[in-house]
Amino acid sequence: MSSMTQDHSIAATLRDDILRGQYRRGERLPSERDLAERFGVHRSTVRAAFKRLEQLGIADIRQGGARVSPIEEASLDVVEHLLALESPPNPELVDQTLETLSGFLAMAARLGTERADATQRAAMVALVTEMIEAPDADTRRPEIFRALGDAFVEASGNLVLRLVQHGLRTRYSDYVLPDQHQELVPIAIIAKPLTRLLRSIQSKDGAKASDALLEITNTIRARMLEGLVASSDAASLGGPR
Amino acid sequence: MSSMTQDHSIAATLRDDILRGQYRRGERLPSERDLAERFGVHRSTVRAAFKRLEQLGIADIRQGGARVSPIEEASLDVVEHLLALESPPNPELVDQTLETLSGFLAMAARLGTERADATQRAAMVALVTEMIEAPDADTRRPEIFRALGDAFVEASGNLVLRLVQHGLRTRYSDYVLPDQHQELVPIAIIAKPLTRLLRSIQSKDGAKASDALLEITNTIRARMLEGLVASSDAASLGGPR
DNA sequence: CGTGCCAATCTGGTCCGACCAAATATCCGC
DNA sequence: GCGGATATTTGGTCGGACCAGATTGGCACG
Repeated sequence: MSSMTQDHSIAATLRDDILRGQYRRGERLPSERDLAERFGVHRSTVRAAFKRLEQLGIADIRQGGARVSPIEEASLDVVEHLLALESPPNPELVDQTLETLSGFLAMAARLGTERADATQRAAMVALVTEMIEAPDADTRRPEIFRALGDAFVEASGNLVLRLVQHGLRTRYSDYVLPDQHQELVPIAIIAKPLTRLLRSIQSKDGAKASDALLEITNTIRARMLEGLVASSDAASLGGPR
Repeated sequence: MSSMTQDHSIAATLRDDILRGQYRRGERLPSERDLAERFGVHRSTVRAAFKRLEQLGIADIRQGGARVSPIEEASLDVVEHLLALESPPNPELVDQTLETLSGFLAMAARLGTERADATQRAAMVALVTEMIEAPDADTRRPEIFRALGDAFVEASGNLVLRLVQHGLRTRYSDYVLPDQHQELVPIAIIAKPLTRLLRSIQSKDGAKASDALLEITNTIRARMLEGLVASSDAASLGGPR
């Protein structure tokens, strides 16, 4: 993070300012010359940062001044940065992200289950089996889960789906899953739907696999939200550590 | 399009070259100085274009040379440009896009139906009713459909969902729906699921609304794919016009 | 002939300063 | 108070320059 180029870190600063709501939508950003002076860099460096913001869809640069774009027009990529804005991350946003990811994974499970070839199906089965049976499954669940999602998306053969997944989960484990923010969901709680998922994959029943996975992800989501709200409350009571 | 800044249009050119596969993944792009000379602009202009490519996730810029990134690591935003690469657009990609969009809309329909307040629900009902009853519904279907999608996503209150939708459908009507590429799907074909959708919305049954919408979008998708394949064949037989 | 090392070269990162055209702000006369 | 001409500001582009890290090529050694 510290070896970033200057334009990168300036872009990050401005981006976070904007996402934090420091500038209201439609409001004009300071001029390139102002910012260059403020950051103690040459104007061209600020310009490079501006290009990034524009490509992210959060700034609209035109002669006369750069303006803040409405968040709805931003790239999906901002989700990652929105999550990183606070620590622990904003529970509502985490919930929305996981809700979307859940639906998406359900879709991928359906398509992937239906379209997987023998090798891919065997890999899926192995992953789910591991999650059910491995002794350290609780700890490794996030990792296995991720691999399973990859397997579904890969088997679906849908590039668009793949890009959405990539955009949704980029480093999401860094923000959503870190140990300090909540405990892991014990496998026991999701054992039943996991078993159903396993059978559905084997019997190539996409709809059932989708349902089972949705149940799993929703369980995990509910658990996570609980944990996050708790740690958020703790943070606001005890102050940020 | 013609009033773009130079760095914008250069970025577009390079972007399309990359997406078209002109440079293999991992391959080095020409140096900024080379490209500046080739395009007849100052190096700083090429640099600005490079920043865009990097932010799009299709180029990895570092000292020693810029390299093209694997497409799976790109931003969802590239889908729009991938679709625009050919005219008519690549049928397979259109299908993947619509497949993903269908799944997301089904998700949005479920959440939106469950969470809409009275005003939002009334608006949804009005839109679906219009689609069923309006005399010129065939023509206006895409427009109404789009508004309905907006209504669902809006009512879901899920920002992440909104960003995904925005990323998936940006100008998608320009590439996927234009009259010259295929005929419209007659409303008659989707009348039944439309009616089911209407009732589901009224009875706040998210799951049923989701099912109905999925049936609708899948019907449309199949139709579109047919039309696209046909016009693709025509194009390859008769050559590009 | 292969290989390891070092220097010349190339590449991106940043800076300085300058000019243009479009957008914006300012001011003046009515 | 208001409309329009003018002055200022802002982003877009250019030319040139220097640095540090990456790459490359060649040379010497084994």
